Amino acid sequence: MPRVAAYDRQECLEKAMTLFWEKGFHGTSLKDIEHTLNMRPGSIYAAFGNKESLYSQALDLYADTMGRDFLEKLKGQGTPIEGLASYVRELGNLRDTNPPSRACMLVKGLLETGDETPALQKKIETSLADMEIIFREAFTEAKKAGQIRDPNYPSHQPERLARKLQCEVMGLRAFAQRSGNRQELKLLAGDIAMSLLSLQS
Amino acid sequence: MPRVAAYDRQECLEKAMTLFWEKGFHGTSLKDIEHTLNMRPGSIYAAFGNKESLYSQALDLYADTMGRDFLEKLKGQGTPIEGLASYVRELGNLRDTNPPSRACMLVKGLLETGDETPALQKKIETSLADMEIIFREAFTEAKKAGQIRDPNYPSHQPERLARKLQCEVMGLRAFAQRSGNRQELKLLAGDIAMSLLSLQS
DNA sequence: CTTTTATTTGAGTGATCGCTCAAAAACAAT
DNA sequence: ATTGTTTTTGAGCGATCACTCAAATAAAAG
Repeated sequence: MPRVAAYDRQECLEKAMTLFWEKGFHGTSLKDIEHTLNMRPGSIYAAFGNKESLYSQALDLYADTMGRDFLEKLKGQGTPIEGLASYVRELGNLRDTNPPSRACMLVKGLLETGDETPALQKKIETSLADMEIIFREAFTEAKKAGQIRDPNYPSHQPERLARKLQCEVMGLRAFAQRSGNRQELKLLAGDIAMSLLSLQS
Repeated sequence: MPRVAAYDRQECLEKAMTLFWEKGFHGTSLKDIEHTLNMRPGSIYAAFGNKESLYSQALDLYADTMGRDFLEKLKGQGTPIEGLASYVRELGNLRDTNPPSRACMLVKGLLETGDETPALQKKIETSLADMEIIFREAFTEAKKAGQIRDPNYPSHQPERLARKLQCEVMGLRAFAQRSGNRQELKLLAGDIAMSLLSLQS
């Protein structure tokens, strides 16, 4: 009986994610969204609710995509530590491709959302916490496999290593947002990756 | 003859800096500015130009203040490396005070400004580059004083150490923006500080 | 084809955006 | 006091903001 929707929901969310990732929440207007999704305001609101709700769904898509990509990369490597190092080293190539933004969308959101949008804040913090947990599990696995030297050294606890890694990844990707030359970024990523590898040597 | 201005320019800039630092460029409205500076739009525009110009001046004030505070802290310590480590460790206390934002205003600006405001982008990038140079000079000084082990190890070049430190500081302060507990942040800052100190042992 | 149900449209809402400018007010010099 | 210069005021500008809703449109079911 009913008319069927003309848009592809997932496709729209991907476009919205790209847009928000690049321009941020405040920096994206509904006009931008209308143009990018090729939808009129009524359809957008019927499909995704308001701007904040669409942004929230775009955040979910981003976190899921990033998490999945990361886990896939981890599996493709030898030891967990090597996987983490490989992941970090790959971040050094950010300037060679053209992502919507070299910085992490979650971090951009974390730094631009305030108390006026507590739901967004909570979602972002939860996603970042989830990512930290994934990092921690990789370190825990490495520890169980005896691949971390001085495993009783306090700084070598999986939780602390995970926190430091997330901090470095956040910093690396923020650094990558600068327009400095490619080689410097690669060296930086390499140095961070090496400090990871030195954990298991 | 002329009427004298009722406001204190420096005081206004400090208030504007605080406001922009907390809420970001896009997140701050002129109504916010009028209220914070207790000035009417005409006075604001006569004194500081438009919103972007005021933000730019607030950025300058931020960068100058941060740079001066940092150099002061450096001088108050023993070796340059110890100074850097002390600076980093102090960032672990960010949750104990109440700054406008725990994240760096320059990084917030870097992540939220786009090609529509190239002047802001350039200013932010320049300020970050200046900060990196200050870090590099500290490492160079440490190296000259023979306080860096394996000084010929490629990763131990002052430029690369400075880049890594800036990356870690950016990450640490972004991490600090999260609402996690105080102790975790202190541990993280401590771990980063320790990796600095391990350069000279 | 007609009916039913859902989707799409886009003109238009009030609110807020950054910003202007003529008039009023305030100080210093005469 | 009067004059001359500058600052402050705030009503209000056009543009844009996020958003709504009645009408038009389209597809499935009968």
